[in-house]
Amino acid sequence: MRKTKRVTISDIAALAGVSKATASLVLNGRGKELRVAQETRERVLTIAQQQHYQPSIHARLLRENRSHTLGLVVPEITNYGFAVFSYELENLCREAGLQLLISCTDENPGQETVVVNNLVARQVDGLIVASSMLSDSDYVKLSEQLPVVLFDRHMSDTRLPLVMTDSVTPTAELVERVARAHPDEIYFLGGQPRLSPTKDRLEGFKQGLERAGVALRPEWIIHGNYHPSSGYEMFAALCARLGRPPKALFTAACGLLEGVLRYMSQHGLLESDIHLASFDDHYLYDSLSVRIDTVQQDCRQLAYHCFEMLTQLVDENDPTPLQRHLPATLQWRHQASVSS
Amino acid sequence: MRKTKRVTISDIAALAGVSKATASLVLNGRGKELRVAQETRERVLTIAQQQHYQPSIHARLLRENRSHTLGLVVPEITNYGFAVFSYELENLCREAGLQLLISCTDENPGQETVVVNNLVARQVDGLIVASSMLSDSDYVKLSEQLPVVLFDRHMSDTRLPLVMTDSVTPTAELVERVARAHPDEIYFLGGQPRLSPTKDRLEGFKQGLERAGVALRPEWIIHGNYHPSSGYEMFAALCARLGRPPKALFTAACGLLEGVLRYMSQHGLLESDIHLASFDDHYLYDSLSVRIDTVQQDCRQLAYHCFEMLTQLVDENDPTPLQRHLPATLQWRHQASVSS
DNA sequence: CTGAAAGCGCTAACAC
DNA sequence: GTGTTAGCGCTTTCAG
Repeated sequence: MRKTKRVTISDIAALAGVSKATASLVLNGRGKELRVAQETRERVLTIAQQQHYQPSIHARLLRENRSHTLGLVVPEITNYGFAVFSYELENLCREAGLQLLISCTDENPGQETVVVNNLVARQVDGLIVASSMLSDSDYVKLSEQLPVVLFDRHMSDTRLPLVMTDSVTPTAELVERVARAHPDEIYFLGGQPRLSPTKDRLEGFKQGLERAGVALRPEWIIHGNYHPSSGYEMFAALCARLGRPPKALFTAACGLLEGVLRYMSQHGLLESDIHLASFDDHYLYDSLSVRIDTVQQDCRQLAYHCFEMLTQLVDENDPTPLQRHLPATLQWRHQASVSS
Repeated sequence: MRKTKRVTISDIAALAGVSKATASLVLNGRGKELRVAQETRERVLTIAQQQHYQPSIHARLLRENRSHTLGLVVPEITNYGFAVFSYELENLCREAGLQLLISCTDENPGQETVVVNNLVARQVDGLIVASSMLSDSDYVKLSEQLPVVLFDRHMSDTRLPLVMTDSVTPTAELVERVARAHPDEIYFLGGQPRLSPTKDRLEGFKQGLERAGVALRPEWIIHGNYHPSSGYEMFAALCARLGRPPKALFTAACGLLEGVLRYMSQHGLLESDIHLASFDDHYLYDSLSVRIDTVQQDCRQLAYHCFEMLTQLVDENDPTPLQRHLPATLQWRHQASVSS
């Protein structure tokens, strides 16, 4: 099985008694306006059918200089937000006749370089990246070769195309409310302090405190990385230091919250009255015993804008604006207030 | 920008003053044993470097008849289990120099056909599929063209290569314990009754009751489909019928449980003492107020076996066995018992 | 209306 | 040691 020689356009041309050129025209539906005899067309078509002719995509792609393929680079596909994003993006691609190539970096810049090179070697037509890099320089260089759209994270003052959820404002709003309830103690657990999500959410955190009239204490701010284990450890250390869980806590990403929740469940803290807040939502949060207020991103819109912008760039148009900040939604679970 | 003509092997051959053939040998590292002069080799290599030579993958793939690409078809990448599976599989592929193409079907056989055709048109070297089809006939036919490995679900008595978590046994064990605690009332919420996961888990459910000495009541078994909304509706209808939530419930998949939990949270049922059990685990279940006993699949092993089997088939070997059933783990959350 | 031929970029026989 | 050449399967002028 499957040793069968590929049936090529020459084969069906021969069988139909026409030339490759004619066959090609017919098979690409351009037979009509290009004056191929009705009868010839039908003959070619039915023969192609019978022989289960499938054009070689590689031959075709070799001619055009496109792969009809887009690359997506995310830290973790197992992260619910990125999964939803990927799902939406894949649908958009499919509808547009593009194939999406998804690669994960594990938040590891080294691996990110590897997978990006991979995708470039595969000649993707464009790239959408949630980068774990500290600098955009690799992508600036890469942008000379092919269109690159960054999303979810940005490097300082990058001028590359970018799609982000605006996180400062909603974080500030969220934190303000929490801080009003717990003016004496509210902690911030962040990821890598130099990555933009952490920075922006910290900025929002500070603004929120300010608006609530709460003076920031330096020890409230704790940094780790985006792995759940880091969230676990930061929270464990914090509990150890305080001799009890903190009264209120904001985690800058759902991975961190995952670690915190794991610690809490292992230590019987799930019924405690710690006030949790976080960036990123998850459908299961509705069912948790601890109530968690969150900032929810609109992954669908995120995907839509990334796609739209990238395809524009691939087609050599200039989408505007080149950097887009989308609004987020707050999910209040602590009281029966308006879930805006 | 990016209008720059591609630099080909002819270019660098010309620049190095050698023939394409020599350049090709050198660039593929076969220069050494094939007696290309050390000096020539270096010259070619440095020129290639300077020119940022990148071989055209399409040209290469046109020659070999391989795409170095595997296709993965899953119902939903946003489903945590499939996300973990995809993640593991992608790693295995990357390490093997393969590119993974992921497509989602939304549990929709029509869309499944579309995405599979897509992948076949892309000339994937092999296909891994969690199918929503009722019959394996499409895949039996497809297997004549390229290797196909089914996973997670199987069609009745299919002889195609298959990797599954053994679900009957662990489900029976799980249900037995639940049934001993609630011999008078234990419901089964399933997906499409004709899909194998539903059937197997129902079989396990029945065996569990039997072992517990509980007589099955037909009204305990309720079927819908795998969408969370279906879980929601089945559960809502059940509550309406009973005038209260059921005492014990087993859901056949995590999507269904998602719907049930949504209903429960919306109706203030999360603190009720309903005994929940389900197939498929999620890390957040540890943090729920309702305790849920689950059957946890080993996605990593699942991915490993699919990959190993498929690559064997691609290389025209005969992996054995051709159908593999992997063990599951029970996660008890109702009491401090051994979490096996 | 249809065919011949060139060429996309690469590799592998086979010469020299 | 290195060059010549053919051919992977397709599309697209350009001639009939």
